[in-house]
Amino acid sequence: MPVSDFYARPVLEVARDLVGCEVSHGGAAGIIVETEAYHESEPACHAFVGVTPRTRVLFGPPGTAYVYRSYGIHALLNAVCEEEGVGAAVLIRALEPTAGLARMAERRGRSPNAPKPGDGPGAGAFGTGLCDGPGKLTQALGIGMGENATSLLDGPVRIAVREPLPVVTGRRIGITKAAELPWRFCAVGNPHVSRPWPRP
DNA sequence: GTATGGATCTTCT
DNA sequence: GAAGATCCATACA
Repeated sequence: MPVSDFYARPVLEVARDLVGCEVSHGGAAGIIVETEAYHESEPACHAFVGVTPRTRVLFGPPGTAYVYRSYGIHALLNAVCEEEGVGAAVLIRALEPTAGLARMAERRGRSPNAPKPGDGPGAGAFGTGLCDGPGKLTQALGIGMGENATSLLDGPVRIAVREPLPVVTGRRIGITKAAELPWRFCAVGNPHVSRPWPRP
């Protein structure tokens, strides 16, 4: 399957298959371990309101990066999916750092191996705390609004398609609308996810 | 360990 | 002018 067709599929499939792929930008890279799917048919998606100057990227060609600022502080990275004209995207929520950890730590302004509360036995992996959140990973990779609407195939931000990892599904995080949809995908047993798991 | 509030900016009403 | 797909420090139990 051509890489360009990878994103031209139902957003739930792409969200699942992106877990295990590698994102790289700004001299750093990491494996995707957590994603969330968003689709114009449900109100939590920015595309729900239709095409606006802001959301037109979501309706654009699949394989495009949609970057937006959340709470005035954090940039969040999405991969546009489905056919052009359909508003859908996958939010990248967490990475397992694989390259450029020193750059990440520098941009994040903290130790590359800072432990986080709740880390269990098995969770002492190098790099936890650097990319375990949607706002954190963009900061660690140096991604900002300047990367909005750029291609994930040949633009500054690249996603290398890899063999998908086993995932578990659950509810999305931090939203108030359509929060009950099980559209979050986490790599099984990975310590780099943003939260261990939502309660049932 | 859980709870709360502040930082700070783009977009739409 | 208000809301929002967040993170972190701080306060309290």
